[in-house]
Amino acid sequence: MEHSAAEPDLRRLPAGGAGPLYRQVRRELQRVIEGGRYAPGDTLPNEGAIARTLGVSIGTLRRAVDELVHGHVLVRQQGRGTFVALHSIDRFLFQFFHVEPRAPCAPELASAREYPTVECVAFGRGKADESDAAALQIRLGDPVLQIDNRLSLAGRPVVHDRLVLSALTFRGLTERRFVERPGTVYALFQTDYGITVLRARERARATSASRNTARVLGVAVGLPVLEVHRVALTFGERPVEYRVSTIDTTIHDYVSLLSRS
Amino acid sequence: MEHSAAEPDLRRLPAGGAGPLYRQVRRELQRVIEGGRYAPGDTLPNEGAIARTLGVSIGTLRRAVDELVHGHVLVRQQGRGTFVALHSIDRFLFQFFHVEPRAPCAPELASAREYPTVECVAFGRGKADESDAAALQIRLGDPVLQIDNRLSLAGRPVVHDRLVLSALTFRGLTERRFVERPGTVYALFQTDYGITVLRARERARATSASRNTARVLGVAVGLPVLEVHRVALTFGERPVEYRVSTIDTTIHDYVSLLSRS
DNA sequence: AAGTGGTCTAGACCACCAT
DNA sequence: TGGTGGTCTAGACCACTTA
Repeated sequence: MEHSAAEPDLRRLPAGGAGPLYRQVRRELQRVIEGGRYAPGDTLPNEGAIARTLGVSIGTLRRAVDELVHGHVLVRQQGRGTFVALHSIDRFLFQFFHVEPRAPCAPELASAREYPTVECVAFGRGKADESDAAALQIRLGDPVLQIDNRLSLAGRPVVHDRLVLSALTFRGLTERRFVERPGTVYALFQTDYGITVLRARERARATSASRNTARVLGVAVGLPVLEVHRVALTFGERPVEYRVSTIDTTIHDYVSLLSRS
Repeated sequence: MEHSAAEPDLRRLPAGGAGPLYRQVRRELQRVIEGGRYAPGDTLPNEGAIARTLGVSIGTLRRAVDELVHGHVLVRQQGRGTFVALHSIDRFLFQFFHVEPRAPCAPELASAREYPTVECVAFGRGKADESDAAALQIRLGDPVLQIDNRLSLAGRPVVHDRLVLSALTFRGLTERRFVERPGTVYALFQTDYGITVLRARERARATSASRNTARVLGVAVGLPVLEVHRVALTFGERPVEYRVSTIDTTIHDYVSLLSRS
């Protein structure tokens, strides 16, 4: 995907900015990253150079970068440089995939986690219903893509994912392109559409397996299952994906994000 | 609860400490807080004074305090001082109570949240079974307190909590003292036992309402309900409480902690 | 050896709170 | 008015990576 036209480079900060200087610096960095001047995987100029360009001290620049690193927008590597974050499998596992084999709720550290096998079981187009529209902040009836995946761990189907995407945002996304993607879905968003998923909101509830879910997961209709509703967000809190995950928690758990360490 | 004997005050850091200086400073601050020299609610000396005492620069001290604020150990208030964190109702709601009325998974900010009404429906003593022992890191058969609570929102029973506590840690905790506590359970831990809950690990799964839960919540036996297992941790990752929450998600959701903002 | 980020310092000044 | 934390600066030195 190409970027419109202007890919604004870093600019010296204006004089009367609002709020603390390090926030203005952070906004300026975010601006050039969103604008595509530095794409995911790119190396930023070194800290001294950025600070000089923006006209701030290195300490202030570092404070802004700290925040962006914390928000998964940037990644620092000592001795190598600062990079725009990429959607690796590790990141997906760590930040967005919360299903693990059943284990006692003990204070030990999490065991080695496994990346799920993904199969696309349906790929269709439709119109946004009320929850789609609310979640994606689009209009009722706007065209959407509806994608159903089966996720398996150790060969056992565990999660039935229903993804809803705005067809206007993901123009030209076909089943073939979707199925043949090399990495995770969020890596596809990033490489093919320039959209970086930064974080997500999730709400969970218990329900009974529907006929469709029962078929996808190979369980009995009516089995108590966990239903997780997720909205994935990019810059500016813009919703990008609405996903309903139905999880067979017979021998797996949904692990809530740890609080601050 | 009294503290053993020594309540070590802040000390100048030794010369050959391990790791970055700001981590050593953080450990030293944590040590005097755990030791009871500064109790929850107390005001710490001002930053200049602490830095001078420890023999580090103010910037280094501030970095250590930043981390402790982030971990909910300290609270800063500009113009007033730095305080050892207290377990307020707000903190409980924000950090440990994740149930909300059903709502679309939309990117708006969370609505005003409500503190649940708590009733104690059973208070007993028993011996640790295997999951209790694993969660609390005690021995099988060690004495435990078993407490059952009903939590209601807007007058409707929503959560059945089963708390398991080590009777050795919470010596002298009686039903009466428990029921008559003024604030939250974690505030009781803090004021009566000097134990501050810093964070928790949670695992969720769907299951069917047991007879007991059905009775407590007033729902049908077999209704799909959400079961959340939590281990609450204090300093040094020490487990303090094992809690199984069974949630009626008919008109409520379990809201996962937001990712980094 | 040269370049990067990571740590630490010392001090100036600002914003907020109490009195 | 005086004390607190919050911001910002300028520079020294360390640790790590790459070539």
